[in-house]
Parts: sequence; C-alpha cells; structure tokens
Amino acid sequence: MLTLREAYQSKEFHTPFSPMRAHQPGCLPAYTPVSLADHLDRAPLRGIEAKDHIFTEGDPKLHIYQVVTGAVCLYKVLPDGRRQVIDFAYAGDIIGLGLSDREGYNAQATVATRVTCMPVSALQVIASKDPGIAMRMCEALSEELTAIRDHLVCVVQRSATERLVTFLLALSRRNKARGRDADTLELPMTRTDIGDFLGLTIETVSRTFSKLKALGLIEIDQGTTIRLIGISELIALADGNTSA
Amino acid sequence: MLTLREAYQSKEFHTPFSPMRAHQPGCLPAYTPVSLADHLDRAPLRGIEAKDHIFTEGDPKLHIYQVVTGAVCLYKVLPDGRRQVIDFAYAGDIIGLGLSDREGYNAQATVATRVTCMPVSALQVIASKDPGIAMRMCEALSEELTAIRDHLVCVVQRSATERLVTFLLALSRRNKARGRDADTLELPMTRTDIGDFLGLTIETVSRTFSKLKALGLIEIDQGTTIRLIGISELIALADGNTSA
DNA sequence: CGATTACTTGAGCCTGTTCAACAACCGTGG
DNA sequence: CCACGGTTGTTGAACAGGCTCAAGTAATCG
Repeated sequence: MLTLREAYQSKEFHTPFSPMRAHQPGCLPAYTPVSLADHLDRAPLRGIEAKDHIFTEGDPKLHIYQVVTGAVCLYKVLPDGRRQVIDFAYAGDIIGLGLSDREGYNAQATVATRVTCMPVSALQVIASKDPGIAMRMCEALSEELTAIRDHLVCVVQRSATERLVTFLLALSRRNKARGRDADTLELPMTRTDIGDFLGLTIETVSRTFSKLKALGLIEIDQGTTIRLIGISELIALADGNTSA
Repeated sequence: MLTLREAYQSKEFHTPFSPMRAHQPGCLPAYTPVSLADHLDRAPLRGIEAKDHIFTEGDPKLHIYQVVTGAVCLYKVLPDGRRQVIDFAYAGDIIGLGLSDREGYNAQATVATRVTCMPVSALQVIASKDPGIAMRMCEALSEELTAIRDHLVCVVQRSATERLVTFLLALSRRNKARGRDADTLELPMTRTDIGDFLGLTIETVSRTFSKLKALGLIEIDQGTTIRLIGISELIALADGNTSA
C-alpha cells in the first residue's frame, strides 16, 4: 500500500501530457510549458509552528500548499469531537488539490513546518489555459483517491497490529523511494495522531509498539525514531499471516 | 454526509467552464462544446446481469462507465479474502474516472444493470483538446474524494448503529435530490454488501436493522424496502445523540 | 416442491476501549 | 544545576461492542 501522499512522489511531477500539448489541433499555446511542480516551487514560502493550523474545515479555499519541510496532519472531526486523521503530508506533498471553494478538512502542522502556497485563482487560470496542467491535476487526484481507498480498506478490515505495521511499512517504502534508509523511521507526529489515523486509541498504539518491540521486530528511540528489524516478518504481519 | 456517488448528482453535469472556453487565448476550439455527460449519454449501452462483474481489479482500464439502471458494488479484497466495499454506484453515477491504466478495484452489478461505456482513449483525446472537460473531471474527482473522506470518518469513528443510520440517511437524501420519496428506500444490494461497506458483519447489520425496527424508527418490507419513520430521531442517532 | 441462497436470532468470546495510575520527557524559572 | 509542572507515552485491569459460531427461518429459483 502507498502512504497516502506517497503517490505524489511515485512519479516525476511533470505532466506526461506536456510533449503532446503543442501539437493539439485548435490549441496553440504561446507560452513556455511549466509543470504544476514548477509553479509550486516558485510560490512564496510560509512558516508554520508546531501545532498551528494552516487552515481549518470550512475556511474559504484560497491556496494550495506544498510541504517543503516538516509534516502536516490532515483531519476531520465529528460533531461530538471524535477525530479522524485523513492523511499526513510530508516534504514534497501537495495539500488542497481539488475544486471545492471551501476546505474540506483541517490541516495542522505536527512539527515546525514550511510550505509554499499558491493561490487557487492562479491555478485555475493556469489550468484553463493549459490542458496539461488540468490533466496533471486529474492524475494527482486519482492517485490520492487510490491511496485513500487503500487506507480505507486497511483501517476498516485490518487488526490493530496489522494497521500499525502497514503504517510503518508505508513510511519505510516512502523513505526508500527518496533514497533514504528504509529501516530507520522518524515519526514526526504524536501517538494520538497515529491513533486517530489508524482508528485506534493512543493506548492501543502504545501497546502495539511495545508488542512489536517485545517480538524483536522493531527498536524505539525516544518514542519518535523507529528502527525496523525484520522487514519480511513485518510484511507477513501486515498481511495477516499472524505469527503473533 | 453525501452518499459516495451522490456528489455526481449534486450539480448539473455540465462543465461550468464551458462558457469560458471559446475565449481562452491561444485555444481556438473548432467544435461544438459538449459536456462529459453528453459524451457518456451517447456512448453505447451494455447490459450486466446481477452478480456479474463489469471489471475486476488489475484489469487494463479501457472504459469509463455511467450507470443507466441498476446498481453496482465497487469493492477491494485483501490477500486473505477480507472484503471492503468502497462505494455503490446507482443510476446516473460514473464509474472509473481517473487516469490509472489499470482498474483499482472490482465492479460488480448487485442487480441487473445497464451502463453506457466510453473508451478512456476517447476521453483522453477529448480532455486534452478541451480544458473544460479536464476541469470537469477534476471536479468530479474532488467530489469523489470528499465523499470517500466522509465515508472513512463514518466507518472508522462511528458505532454500528450510527453507521447503518448514516447509510440509510444518505440514501434518503439521494432520493430527495432526485425528487423521489425521501422516506422510502430500495436497497438493491445484499446484507453482505452493506456489511462490507460499513465494516460490519452481516449479523450485526441484521441485528441493527431489527433494533431500529423495534425502536419504531423504520419499517422493513421483504428485506429490501425500508421505510423511514422518524427522520429527526434517525439523524440524532447518526450523530451519536444516543437515545438508544 | 425441494434445494439453495439470503436473512434473522441467540450465546459466548475476543479485540480493543475505558478508566486509572504511573513513568519519561521537556521547557521554565528559581 | 535541579526542582517543578505540564505534556506525552506506557502499562494494567475491567468492560463492552461487535465478532464468531451455530441454529433456525424466509425468500427465490429451478
């Protein structure tokens, strides 16, 4: 399974439609093709302190953001306060794609974070001029859909241990995709965030970490650094081949 | 909350970008603007018998479909057979939007169903000529994302009763949006499908229906026709104002 | 009309929750 | 430097919601 945001890193962030664009009949762009990522790279930077919100549900959607450093927790709350973390966004991930005029969830930095922010109005202008950008947005949205579907299946069908291990393995795969150590994970969020992501209580998350440690499958430093010992056993665990 | 597919019906299915298109600088369409829905309405019809699959996960994605009559169950399965229903698609709903080259889930007709099917290749040609169509696809994808996020929150955070009532109320709202009776629901799927959608066993679904009936909040005819009695009490139940 | 599939209901069990206490960590200020 | 309070994480014990297993009933279809 993909980390929800991992999809964005799984391909070059340049639209595969760009090469075709200039040759579309009836469409003669007089500008230099620029990818979505290019636009975001140029956008102004904004710093957010740990625990501060970038936006909250219901806010008018004014910008889309790309995380430069740090981590962001995207979540929704039910009327009675129950919280569900939809996704985490890490460096490179884009937040807020979509055409609604309101934010559909809350975005809170879990640690000190920097993001670039680009006005949606600008994006709409660009996208309506440039079908390649619009298609790239479709692509990104489809990948987000694929990822959240996988997460839905995971969280609804899997046991506590399977969920947590799936989460760790997704982070590991993400690390590998970035050329970083696949066995060493930094968790830039609290147990509460992880619990609300996986649909578990903080106690169950903690207990499950302890169990994995006792099984010799992971090591934990200061709560936030995880070292994966037996990747293959962990994969088996995640898939319910329950040796424990 | 929206029924997952309801989003598609919540707005006219004509792109709001159409009026702008002819005036885009550098883009001179020499054809009559046609909406995504128009294209789908013209597409050839295909009949599927109850329990037959339209496609399965991993199949090359060749078409997108629009349900004309009947109902379709979209689901994924884990390696060990656990099943999660992602969504149901009813008349008017579009299945398979997105730019992956493979189907990401299974689509099975729950009852005898007719769909129109349009080749994705045709859609890509249209979308790369017509930024309005591409933007309309983005819009549809965002709505699908919003809906699945809501469903994720519901299924992970809510109790069995809350989930089932939320499901019934979504169907009711959908009926109302179509000008049909909001109090009378047809359930064109089995208890197993409902259970796998809500992350519950068939027994719990059945028991919960019985409980709602005992509370006098619904009536059930032949298992498939539900009549909602106390909408306001049901809404309270769905939000966890647990009078039961 | 019998066979099959779908649904309902019951009883006991299990996973993860709740409630509670405790430990570790961290920044602040004396 | 350490004492202190607040936050975050860990662990234990009892509970409960939904699951499993099992039996029985209703609807459907050849």
